[in-house]
Amino acid sequence: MPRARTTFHELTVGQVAHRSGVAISALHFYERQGLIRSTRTLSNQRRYSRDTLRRVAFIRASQHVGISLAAIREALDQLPSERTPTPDDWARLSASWRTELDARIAHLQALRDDLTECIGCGCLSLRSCHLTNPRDVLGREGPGARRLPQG
Amino acid sequence: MPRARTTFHELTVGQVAHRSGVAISALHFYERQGLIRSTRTLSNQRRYSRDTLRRVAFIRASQHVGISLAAIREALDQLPSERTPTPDDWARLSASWRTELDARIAHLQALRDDLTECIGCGCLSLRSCHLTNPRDVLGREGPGARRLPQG
DNA sequence: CTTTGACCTCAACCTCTGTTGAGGTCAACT
DNA sequence: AGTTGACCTCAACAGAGGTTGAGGTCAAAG
Repeated sequence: MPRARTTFHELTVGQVAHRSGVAISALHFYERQGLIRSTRTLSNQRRYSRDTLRRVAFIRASQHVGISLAAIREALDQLPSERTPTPDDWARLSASWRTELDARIAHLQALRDDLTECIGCGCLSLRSCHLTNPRDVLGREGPGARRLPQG
Repeated sequence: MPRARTTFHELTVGQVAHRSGVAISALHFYERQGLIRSTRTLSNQRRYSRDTLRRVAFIRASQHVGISLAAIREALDQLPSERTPTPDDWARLSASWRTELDARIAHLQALRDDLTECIGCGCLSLRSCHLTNPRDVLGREGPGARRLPQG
């Protein structure tokens, strides 16, 4: 059984897939989309630096709350590309994400409360109700394919 | 300019589209998917009962927090089909939805807190971290197209 | 009676987030 | 030398959630 050789700081695509729980095809896809990067060996195999695990975890966590890959890429683009991100870099990133998450939480809470109040009381078909026009955001959705809330 | 005639309790597809802020094509689509229903006039035009506005509002609100149409349809299937849903019917529905929303809110809050703690401290690449394996739900995502959290 | 606008159907297309498969390379082990 | 397993590329397909367009019907207004 051939073993992939990696230096201490490099991971093969299989290793990243295994440790992150993400399929290899998804990692290839993320790379095509510019969310992660790799170097290549002489025989053209991908090698990832260890902070890729962190990026992938960040991607999955963000996706999990309904943020698009495009938005995630924009966030990740704030990380320095010339050097390995420091804990500080990540902290800044997570701080900006926190704002986003706070907004989403607030939105969900408002929705939950509206739902309980509004649906029960019968106002759901009226334009004044938050549910029929919540935060000016529902119902504005223009043409184009349906999108999940991007913040 | 021809005006669509409707009885007091019936709405044309254009009226529903206008009042709900949803495109006509989307209403057709929802109907194909079994989320709303219509009767037909003699000339084959759709007519919607007024509670359709409520259904559509419910659909959009639910979608907006990332719930799939399939899950929404299941929820709506709990409403009586033989009669117009009463406020009580809606209240029951919203109560069950509230549980779902509570869970999502809790999840988001956990994620937000993990993100702030975890990314900053550098544990993000470790398997013990909630973010890399949050609530046993991230990283388990099997094969198949990526899905948003369906609760 | 023609025009206009709202409606109908059906098929094709779109984006997003990937997966699957065919065909090929490379290094290690037997 | 042959086999094995991990890796590579590229193209095609999947499923969710719709939109767009072609071609046609119907009823009211001019």
